[in-house]
Amino acid sequence: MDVPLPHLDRPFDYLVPEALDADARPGVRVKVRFAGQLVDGWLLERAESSEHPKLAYLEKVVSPVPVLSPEVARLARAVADRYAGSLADVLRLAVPPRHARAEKAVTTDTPPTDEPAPGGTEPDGIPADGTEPDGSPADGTAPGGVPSEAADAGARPGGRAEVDPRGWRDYPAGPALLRALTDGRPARAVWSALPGEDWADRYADAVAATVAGGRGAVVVVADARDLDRLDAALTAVLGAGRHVRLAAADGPARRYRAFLTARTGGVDVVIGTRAAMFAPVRRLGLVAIWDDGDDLHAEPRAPYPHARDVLLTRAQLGDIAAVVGGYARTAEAQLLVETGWAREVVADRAVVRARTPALAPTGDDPQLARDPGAASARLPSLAWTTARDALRADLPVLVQVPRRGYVPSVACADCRAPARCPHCAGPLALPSAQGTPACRWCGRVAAAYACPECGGRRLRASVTGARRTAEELGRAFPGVPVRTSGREEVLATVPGGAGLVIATPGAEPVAEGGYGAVLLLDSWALLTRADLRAGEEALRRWMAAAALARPGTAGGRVVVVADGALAPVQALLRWDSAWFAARELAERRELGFPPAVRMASVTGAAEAVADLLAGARLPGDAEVLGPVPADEGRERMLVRVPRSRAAAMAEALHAAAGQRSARKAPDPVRLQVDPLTLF
DNA sequence: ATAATAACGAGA
DNA sequence: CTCGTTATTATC
Repeated sequence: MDVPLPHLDRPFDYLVPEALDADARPGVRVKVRFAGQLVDGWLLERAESSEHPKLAYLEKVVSPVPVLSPEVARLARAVADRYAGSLADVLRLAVPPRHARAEKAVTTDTPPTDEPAPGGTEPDGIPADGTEPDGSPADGTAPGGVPSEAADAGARPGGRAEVDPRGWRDYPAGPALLRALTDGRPARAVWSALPGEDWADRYADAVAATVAGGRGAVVVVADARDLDRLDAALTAVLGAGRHVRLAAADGPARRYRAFLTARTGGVDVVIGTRAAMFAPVRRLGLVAIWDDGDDLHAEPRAPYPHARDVLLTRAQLGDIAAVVGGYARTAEAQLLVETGWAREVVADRAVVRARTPALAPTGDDPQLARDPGAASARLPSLAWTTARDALRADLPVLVQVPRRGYVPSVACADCRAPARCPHCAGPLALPSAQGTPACRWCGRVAAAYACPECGGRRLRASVTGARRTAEELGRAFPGVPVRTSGREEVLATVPGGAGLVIATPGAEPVAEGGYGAVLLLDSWALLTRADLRAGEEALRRWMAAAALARPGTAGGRVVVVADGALAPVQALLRWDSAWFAARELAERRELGFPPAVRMASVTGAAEAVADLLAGARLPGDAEVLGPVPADEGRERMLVRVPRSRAAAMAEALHAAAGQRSARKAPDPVRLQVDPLTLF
């Protein structure tokens, strides 16, 4: 039933009229009369009999195309359960809105089939309670790691094409991973890409290996630029027409068309942004995600599932291989490694050293900024000389600056301590260039601000946007072409010669032959954010930019304007995000934060939040934290349970939301399991 | 949303 | 004790 009310999150039985019998197959969209009105719904299964005494008739089959495959239906239920949400909400994300014309175009050729996966036990292979895809196998469930070379040798079933591991040879476990994919074994890998790695080519290889074994694949990336890159790499490896791209940004018609092409078995490979995480693929053998730390992978619509978790759930449910890859490793990926659910695929240290650019920190000391040659208040001298040398060698230079407005707060112009509201300690912001600073939390104007650290009375914007940086640098290096890549216009590539490229994180173009220098500016703005993931996020962004530099042996240099003693900076300098992720995860264990525990946030009007929590039969060891003020007068409570109680907590919260909606409680409450931000 | 149903209270 | 009204609850 396509209604968002949590208390109606269960199947309802209807009679099928003779006329609709042929079309009324599992997976089709239907219309039924429900509580007196026509509502949309999904036909989940046909049955001979019903417990319910008086049944109504199905009103209409919207389209005979069974757009919801059994595998995706099962996945959607599991995702709804994990996120304390309703099946209907998940299905809205999983199946794109129908587009009649696209449907006509696609379904004239091939009807959809629901062949069981080879060797699998569709559709009843649901693992018994106890295994969490993203962690702790509760009992002694065998982890699906990457098989070792030895165990793998000669164990391949009959004469399948072997795929050249190409760049995967740089990682000791790489070739075995590809063989496992070809053999249809459910290998699980956490991949740390080398600097300079062409990740799209590696994913294309992994997909090709899977396809060579007769299975399909789903690959999810964060944004359109990454998708274009993967698209090109796959076309080069598989040829045209073997895959489709699925992204909301491509428009409703193309999206639905791609969806149907996959659903009807026209292709076995789907790549896309997070909308593709639910893509129906026949004989699915591999799910993969690139850069799982990117917050674009978190779905902003209820029940707010994360692409990584959806794909891992999918892998778990269907004995499907999974690859979680990135230049930087998230705490969540680290948990997969530490629980043994996945094996890490990393290069040897010697190879890492050979590929890494020369990395150096430089203090963001205002004194350095007065370097007369720099001609810019923001460029420390090491950064300036590094850029100058690269330009002299006719190599491009990348400058990464935080997105404007990313941290719209202001800081003391003298000591750079973040300016905080004297009343509530909230962050101050400048409404306009000349305006007086005001608190973003309580709205009070701080007219006579004095820095509590140093007594300074002058304020400065904490982050300058890419455009202003471009202007400043253009003056510092006259005669050098300056390009910008950011929100409005994202460049995919830049030519190899001398030139400055100013980019915001995530929009860094790839340079032909690699950058001679990469400057990471304003890093303190990233690191001083009051966010659990600030360090992880800073490292992720730095590594993504630094990975575009040439190796140190070929003259590539990276300067990060930050204190070299800080852990994220250390991790960058050593190119060791596994170390940082392990440290991060250990810290979260200590503090009791995800992913070491499972958390849920309950947001809404204070009474509504209290009402929901009062009605929730939470597991005994659940802790309730808060309240924390949220925006617009609402408040937020956090519920924390050990990972082994995650399912029980989600169930209890969903049930409590159901009780509230059943008695038509007025104020809505938002439930979020493992929300991206906790504060 | 809406209809069936349970709960309640006033007047006979 | 019954009728009319109002809260409650299920909705195939």
